Amino acid sequence: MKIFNSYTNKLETFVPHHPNRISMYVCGPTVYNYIHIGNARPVVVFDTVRRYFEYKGYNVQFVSNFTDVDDKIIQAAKEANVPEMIISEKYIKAFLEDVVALNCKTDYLKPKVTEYIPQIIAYIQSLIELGYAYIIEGDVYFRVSKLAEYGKLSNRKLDDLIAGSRVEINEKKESPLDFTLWKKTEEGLHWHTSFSDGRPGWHTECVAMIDDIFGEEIDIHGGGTDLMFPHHENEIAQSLAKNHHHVARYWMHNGRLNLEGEKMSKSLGNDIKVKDLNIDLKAYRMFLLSTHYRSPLNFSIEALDVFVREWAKITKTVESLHRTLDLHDSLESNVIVTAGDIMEVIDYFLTSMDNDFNTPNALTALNQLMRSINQKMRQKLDYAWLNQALRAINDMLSVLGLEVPLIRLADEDRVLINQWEQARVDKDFALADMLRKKISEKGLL
RNA sequence: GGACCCAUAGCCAAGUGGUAAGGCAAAGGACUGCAACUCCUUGACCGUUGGUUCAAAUCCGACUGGGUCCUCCA
Repeated sequence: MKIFNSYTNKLETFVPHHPNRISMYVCGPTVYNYIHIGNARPVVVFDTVRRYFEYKGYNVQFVSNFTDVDDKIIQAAKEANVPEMIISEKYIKAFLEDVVALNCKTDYLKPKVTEYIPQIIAYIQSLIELGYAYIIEGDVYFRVSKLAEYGKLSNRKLDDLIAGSRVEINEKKESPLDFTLWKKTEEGLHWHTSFSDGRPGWHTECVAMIDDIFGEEIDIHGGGTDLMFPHHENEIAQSLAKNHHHVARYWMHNGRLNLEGEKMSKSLGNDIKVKDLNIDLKAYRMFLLSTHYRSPLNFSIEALDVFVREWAKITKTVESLHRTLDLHDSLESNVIVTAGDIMEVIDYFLTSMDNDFNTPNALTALNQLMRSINQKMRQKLDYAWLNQALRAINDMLSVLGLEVPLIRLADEDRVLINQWEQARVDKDFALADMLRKKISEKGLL
């Protein structure tokens, strides 16, 4: 399969370092607020990547961190007059609730910065010893000039960066490009080290965690394009200095989500919280997957509405297929797909996913299969075909994280539906309407 | 100011050298006891303009219009 590697800017054949095993790390949230719908994009994208790898039989070691040491958390804690931990724990919990609602898996390793302070300090210490970092008045900075390759990931030249007048002016640093590894401070959570009492900068946590957890260059590092510079560039810089590798063999970056054509971010205050969307979030997940993960995506209520309807259609089709088979006592398990038309759709689905996770085309395959299912449901029922179609569509939905919950009919429901059918045959429409109402109220129609 | 990306039907969106997938909306039709659901049919000279090529939405240049990054941000 092919993956677009942001580091080389090329579509590359993906080969994991270890056979059957894939190591993945995705930059997680800074937990000082509820996540907005843009924050949900990488979460859904990389959950889908993981699901596809697992579908293909790989054992995926998935790690995503929580940044729980940060200026904004300190500020929020001050405002609420509580310890920082209260703030971060609250929003970690909220994050996981949103993530579950988006149907993302949560059984992955979730390291927190506060749990990784010794490793982060040790990492910084090594960088100092290797001459890649220097201490000034208790602050520790990374010496960018020592690394010839700096700027390769984000594809920019050092001269341009310096020329850009927006680079922070800090008299203490050797160069304006040097970034903070450790900040001397008495404010908020801080720790004692030989350089000073303070706390880590943002850029070391991910590499320290990856180093500790995986102990080697990982297969995939993911995150939003806006993290490419400086965050990921700085991760690579530190890793090259200390471990002589680029953190990950494949770097994946998802495009931004914009709101009505404008950038959405917490700092601009125009963000919509995931928890405020007020819809079945699988519809939102589907919306996110309807555009290729690397393209920018424009959010609007109208665009989302399309997928609210689409999701309803999927739900209805799959439920109806399952119920039809159930009603006729024809549900089979461990079905193997042999029907040519279904195999063709599966093939299109897999080819699409193999091509740098082309989920829009994967959704096209899903639509094709749905149409076939709805066609066959109006004809004389072919149970073997329908079982295969159910298997196929469930597999696809599971890869995309769009599973439709299916439950077997209770005996009383089965009776009810049969009575309704009979009443219609008998043309007893008063009874039929009454039964239909009952069935409908049970959500079985 | 610097770097980079994008521009396909009313809307969303694949396709990245060989004569335009899919979805939504719209219109017409079918099915149905009434409904709902569903099914069928109908739509594009691929922003403008030069060039390369037997052949370009697809490659190169210019222009126009959007967007992202350079600062915390997913």
